[in-house]
Amino acid sequence: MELLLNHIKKFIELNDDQISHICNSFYIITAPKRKLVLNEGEMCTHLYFVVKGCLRMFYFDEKGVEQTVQFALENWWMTDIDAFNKREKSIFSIQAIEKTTLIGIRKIDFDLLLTDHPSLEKYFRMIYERAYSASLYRMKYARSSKEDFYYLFCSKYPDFIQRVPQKLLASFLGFTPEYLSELRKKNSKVRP
Amino acid sequence: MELLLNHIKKFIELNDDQISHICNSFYIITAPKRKLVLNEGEMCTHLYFVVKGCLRMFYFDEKGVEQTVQFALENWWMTDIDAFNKREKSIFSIQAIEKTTLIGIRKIDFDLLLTDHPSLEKYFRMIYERAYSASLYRMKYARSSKEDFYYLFCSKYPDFIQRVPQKLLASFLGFTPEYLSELRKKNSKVRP
DNA sequence: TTACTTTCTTAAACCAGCTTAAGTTTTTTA
DNA sequence: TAAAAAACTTAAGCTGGTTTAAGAAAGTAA
Repeated sequence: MELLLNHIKKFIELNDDQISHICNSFYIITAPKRKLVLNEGEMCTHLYFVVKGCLRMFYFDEKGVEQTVQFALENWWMTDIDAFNKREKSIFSIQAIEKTTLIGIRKIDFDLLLTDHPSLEKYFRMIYERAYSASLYRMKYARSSKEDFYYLFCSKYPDFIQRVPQKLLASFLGFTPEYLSELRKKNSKVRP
Repeated sequence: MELLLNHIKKFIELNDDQISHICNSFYIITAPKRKLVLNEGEMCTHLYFVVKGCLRMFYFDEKGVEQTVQFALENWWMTDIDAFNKREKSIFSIQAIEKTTLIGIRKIDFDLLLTDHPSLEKYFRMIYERAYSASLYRMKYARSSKEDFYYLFCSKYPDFIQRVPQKLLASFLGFTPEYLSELRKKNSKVRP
């Protein structure tokens, strides 16, 4: 819970009343590796904050192949927002890809929290700005050749590519595992 | 200005004080067709709201080809948020693709407005949630075959495809104008 | 109306990235 | 620690979408 509070404090100030309300609204969840935190087609009742570990959001395409849309590492929020807000069935699944510690909040409690403490709106406004901006940025770089996108991603997030299975990395970058394998081979010849 | 106020009122309530502060912070801009509202590489000092007309956001890829990232029709906001927030040079350009009426606000005034009227944070939190969600949604559909993406887009936004030049539509959907032409030809044989 | 510019179309040649299929290595489970 | 399952590699053949190039149509301006 400490980590969530610290993260919020990076953006806005919190008084004791707010801190206690936050602590009472969120609860801690531990998800083992591979655990599905949200299932495509189900109601999306929770918003999650990653304390430790890593989540991925994905869906099954028309051929039944899993397509990874985004990852959430420590200090990132994740949910199918549209489903969460509109109380609809989710179009994405969310899965822990490592043993992950989450802090979750139910939609009802989230709405209450924001109503009682409107100053938190600013925090979430900034969080969504950041998420939106990251998704535009990614859209931009995903349009270059897949090879370029891979090299850019490697140089930008070297730690991350160590941490996540190649299969998922390939699915996130938008290509097949076979092609990723080929790129790695090519690259290892250049810098052995 | 009326239209902006109405749009905000769809999400939150406004008192007279807020209304007058808003009216004093924003100003009206008219951009003729093709006018560049923001130039890649320049400081991005403004946030824009489209009252009438249409904007597009784009950049030049490594080959010098324009890539359209998104459009903003009536009642949508547009800016290079990252550049706007961090007071950095923009990585996107913004152009009016029709004669467009905008309402603009400078970064300084925007910050002041939100500080003086924190209840507006909620409005912008929701705006960015929506923008983020739309961009995820689009990412999902952009991964199917380009042909499918085109048909999906046509059936979802039939008015919009009438309104925007095919060249820009192709660039937005992520393929060449030549290929779009081919798809149209193919489609016109099916339903003449 | 004419000239100029931009957009759209057509078609053939080409290639980045996919598919398939089989083998190898690593991880998980019992 | 052995067997099963999952992840990764390799390579050949294939295809959706690009490139190139040239002409037709539609806008824009004078």
